[in-house]
Amino acid sequence: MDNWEVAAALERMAGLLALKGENSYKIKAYSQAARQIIRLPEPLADLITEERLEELPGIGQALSAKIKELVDTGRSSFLERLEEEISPELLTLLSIPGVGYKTAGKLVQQLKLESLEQLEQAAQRGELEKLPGMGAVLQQNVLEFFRKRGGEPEGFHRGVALPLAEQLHAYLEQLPFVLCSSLAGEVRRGTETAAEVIIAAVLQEQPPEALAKLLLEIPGISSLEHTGEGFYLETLVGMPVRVMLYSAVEYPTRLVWLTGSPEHWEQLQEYAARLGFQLDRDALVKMGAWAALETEADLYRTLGLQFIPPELREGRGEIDAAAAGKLPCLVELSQIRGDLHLHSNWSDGHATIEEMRAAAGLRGYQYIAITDHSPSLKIAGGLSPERLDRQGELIRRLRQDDGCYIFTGAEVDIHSDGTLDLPDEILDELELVIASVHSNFRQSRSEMTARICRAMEHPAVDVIGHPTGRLLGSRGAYQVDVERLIEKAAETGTILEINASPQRLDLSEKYLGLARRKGVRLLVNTDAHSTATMADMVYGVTVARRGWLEPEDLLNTLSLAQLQEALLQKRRRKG
DNA sequence: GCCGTTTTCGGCCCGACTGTTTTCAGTCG
Repeated sequence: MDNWEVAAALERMAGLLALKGENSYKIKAYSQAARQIIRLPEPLADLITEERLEELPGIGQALSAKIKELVDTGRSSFLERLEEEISPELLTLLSIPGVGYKTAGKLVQQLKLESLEQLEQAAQRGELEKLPGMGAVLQQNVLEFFRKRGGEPEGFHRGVALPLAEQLHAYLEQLPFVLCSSLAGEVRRGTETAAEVIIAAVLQEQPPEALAKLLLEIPGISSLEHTGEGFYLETLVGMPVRVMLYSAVEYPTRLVWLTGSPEHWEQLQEYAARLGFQLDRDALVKMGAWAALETEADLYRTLGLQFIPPELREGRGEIDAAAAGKLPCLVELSQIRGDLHLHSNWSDGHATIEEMRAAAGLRGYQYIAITDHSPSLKIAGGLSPERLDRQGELIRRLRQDDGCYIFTGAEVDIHSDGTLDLPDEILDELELVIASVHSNFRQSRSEMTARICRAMEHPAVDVIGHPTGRLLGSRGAYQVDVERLIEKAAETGTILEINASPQRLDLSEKYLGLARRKGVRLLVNTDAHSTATMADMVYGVTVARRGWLEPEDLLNTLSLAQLQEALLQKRRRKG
């Protein structure tokens, strides 16, 4: 079982313990262990064989035993017991604004909740505000939460969905009797969240039962159910998986249908019909004759279309573009030459600057920027001007070694009034300044918009970090006029960040078209706090691809010299 | 649950904010 799965299981334990009303420090211990594991640069299995697990801070006897069970067997008797006591769907409570571990625990205990529905009903009956320590605001938050959800299933963000999908897909690929297979559905299209993992496969003369037996042996798969077209799997991390089995003949059309989106499929059917084809899930037919298709690419080619990358299949004009041969040449991960939003252990990162640079080298980067927090973010150990100076000296010294170039920088807080958290003379000396909002999220839309616009006017500000502040599944964006921010960015030459952290994906894809049309420069950054999370770059690139971006649209596809020149120009223009 | 002792129990990154209180607990970065 991989690190991320163990971390997800521990996070689930923390949540369930909270709902049980357990001691908050115990809960924190589980949650901290999970976060510790996510940023671990090596597999837990290695730590276990070398008996180094308990050397990790925050992991003692009890946690190490649970982690060992997870890694060795892919299951956890402790987690299974918890899930019997407390319905896992109640974990959703923790996503309600203003509801933390304590309040969630109190709600479950005092209302004796067994389902989310019961909570919604209790809120509608006005029972919440009568509970001790709770009031009308909380009740309103709960009602609002259910109204927004509209009964839609909560999606899993790509940090969970993609590793799970890739792991299962890789497993299928190496089985001798699996002729071909592919990810499908939302995970393949790269949507921000996905409700389930879908994999399509073709088996060679093998009864599905043989596959079912093997799937059940994979650690992390807790149950399997036969469905009409394949299997439905439940996983330890809670994300459902569908494995769909098709014949080789129907596979190409099935894969396009299964990948979606529904809008893309529908438009493709209409387009095919205009050419005299009938496109169905199991075949492409013209005048009674089946088109011979071996792959998905054959299908698009037969229809006279360029191959449409899954990320573009949203029914947003991709079919017309493909017919005209005008699909964008989408940016690829391999074209990214550096990561310009990284934290080190000088603030709340977990690796040294040297370690971050070494990890960047392994990724083939030419440059990175160390952008630690500014003083007012106390919990993150924000850097005082003096420490920032010392950090700059170290970075300049490190530059004398080989390895990728390190930009000096900072992620400076934008105060409520739009002023910055470091003095001008300090900011002027830094090579890359990211300005971000980390406090007072509840300003009005006009205040927040003015606040960020003012920061953009500052001559030293190069980039606005995670421009809307959202955290997928746990916190919505702050109230802000993003269209106005984009205009202001164009006006001032400020770069907007596409934060690649799977919890953020901020800016989101929906704004990228506008940003591109306005000529705003964009940057994909991971905001990594460890060497391991530098790998999040792939999620940001997917966002860029879904936003139809080409390599030239992203500054961090430039060579070091080009990037330095671009930053210099920007400062001249502003200064 | 972890940790580090003034070693077997008591504290646990800090501080602003806010909603529920009437002096403070919980949330959020």
